[in-house]
Amino acid sequence: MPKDLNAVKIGRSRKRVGAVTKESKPYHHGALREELIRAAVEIVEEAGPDGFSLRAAARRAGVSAAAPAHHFGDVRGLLTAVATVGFREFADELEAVSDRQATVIAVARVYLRFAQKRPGMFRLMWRTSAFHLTDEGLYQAGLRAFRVLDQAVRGKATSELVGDLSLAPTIAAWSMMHGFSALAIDQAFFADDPAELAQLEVLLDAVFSNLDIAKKAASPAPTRKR
Amino acid sequence: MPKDLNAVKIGRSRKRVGAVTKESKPYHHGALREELIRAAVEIVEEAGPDGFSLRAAARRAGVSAAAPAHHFGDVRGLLTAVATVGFREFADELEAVSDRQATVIAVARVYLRFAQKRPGMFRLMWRTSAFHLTDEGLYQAGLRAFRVLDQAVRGKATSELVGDLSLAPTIAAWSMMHGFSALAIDQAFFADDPAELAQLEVLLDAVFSNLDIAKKAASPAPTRKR
DNA sequence: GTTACGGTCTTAACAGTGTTAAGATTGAGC
DNA sequence: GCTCAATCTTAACACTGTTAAGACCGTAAC
Repeated sequence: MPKDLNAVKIGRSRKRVGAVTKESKPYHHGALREELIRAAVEIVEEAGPDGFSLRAAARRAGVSAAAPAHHFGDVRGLLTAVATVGFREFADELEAVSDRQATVIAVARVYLRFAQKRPGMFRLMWRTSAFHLTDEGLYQAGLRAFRVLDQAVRGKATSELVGDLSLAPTIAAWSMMHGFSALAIDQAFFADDPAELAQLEVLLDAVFSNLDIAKKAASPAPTRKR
Repeated sequence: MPKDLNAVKIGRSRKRVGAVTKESKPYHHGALREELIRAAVEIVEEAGPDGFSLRAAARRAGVSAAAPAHHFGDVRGLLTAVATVGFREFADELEAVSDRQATVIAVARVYLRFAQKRPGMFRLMWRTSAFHLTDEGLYQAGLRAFRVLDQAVRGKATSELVGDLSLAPTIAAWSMMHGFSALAIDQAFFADDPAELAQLEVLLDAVFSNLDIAKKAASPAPTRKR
């Protein structure tokens, strides 16, 4: 096996943990977990959850097909990490707009825009059978997003997501913006209208004018705990 | 090949188109298209769109893996037929409740109940990348369902689904019930509440009390064209 | 400084998937 | 009775996720 020996020589001579040159291929990647997540996020954004495959992610990261198993167990483990990334960035965008304008309609616009710009990620985030829904990091990221919405609707944010009827107004707004966004990227509206993207925001505003809460004045900017 | 000859003999002797006994296995199925759809519907109901496979449907129908290709082209063709069945039965239920009580909240309850009782079918119906969205039968069935909703909200029904802002109230109600149902079966509410199913209808009512249109009095029962 | 250990990754194999080409079967029309 | 076209099977292809066995190699113990 001269090929293997050669690869080992090269790997050993250049190997430095955390500082590996691109052309060398050391046996140990060093930061494979992060790179696999990065590769998986890319694929999900490009091709959606259905176009994703564990082997394709491994190929993009430059490792064998069996490599991901050690870090994530199975494909659901990796997709859990991907969905967590998605929810974190989702919460980031919601918090960003909330700092400027804490209204329901402003939150709804961000919600829709996220779904429009990153439909693959958006679809994965709500395909709860594709990852581990009980993951703690995932739950925390989702809760962060929900708190922004709850703040915009009720003027205060819950500490936990429990079956409380006082959350009904928030869930009403959530259902409306989620349903609208999901239906929009699934081509339910404007079956053959090309100028769809621009019209959707106009339609969103018209839709939310039918929601009681959206008509209220904007609540004062909250002091959010990070 | 004595096995084949035997099978042929039996098949030939008992063969009658449209009246084939269960134990005989004639080369030509006779009604394979319908049986494949039936088998595929079963699998989707049991395991959802992700648990579905073309080969499993073929096995359940008792034919080879390549048999479906002739009738449906590819897997998306078969799933188009399945989704069409789903939308037809969905429209049936909506029309049934509409004949008794043509209110938005009544429609919303049927919407939620369909998603709860048949989550696999519901998920397929809105996974528009899994089938041919442009299929005519599918579109007509979807339009039938939309008309019921439009009638309940505006008191009249559109002939076509176009980008018309006058449809905003209907789309508002649609978005809300769709988002609520989708989030509900995706475990977004009551993360760990066991008595979830019963509570969901209560929550649904509370949620829809935030919608302008839902507060109006019920419109008179429409005379629907079939 | 050598050695043993354990985490990391590869190779190889397995059963399963959708799709396709080539061929077998057979009902129906001439 | 023959031919034809529709229907279905067999076989193969490339792909998938998962697993077991083993190769590599940093690190910690001695």
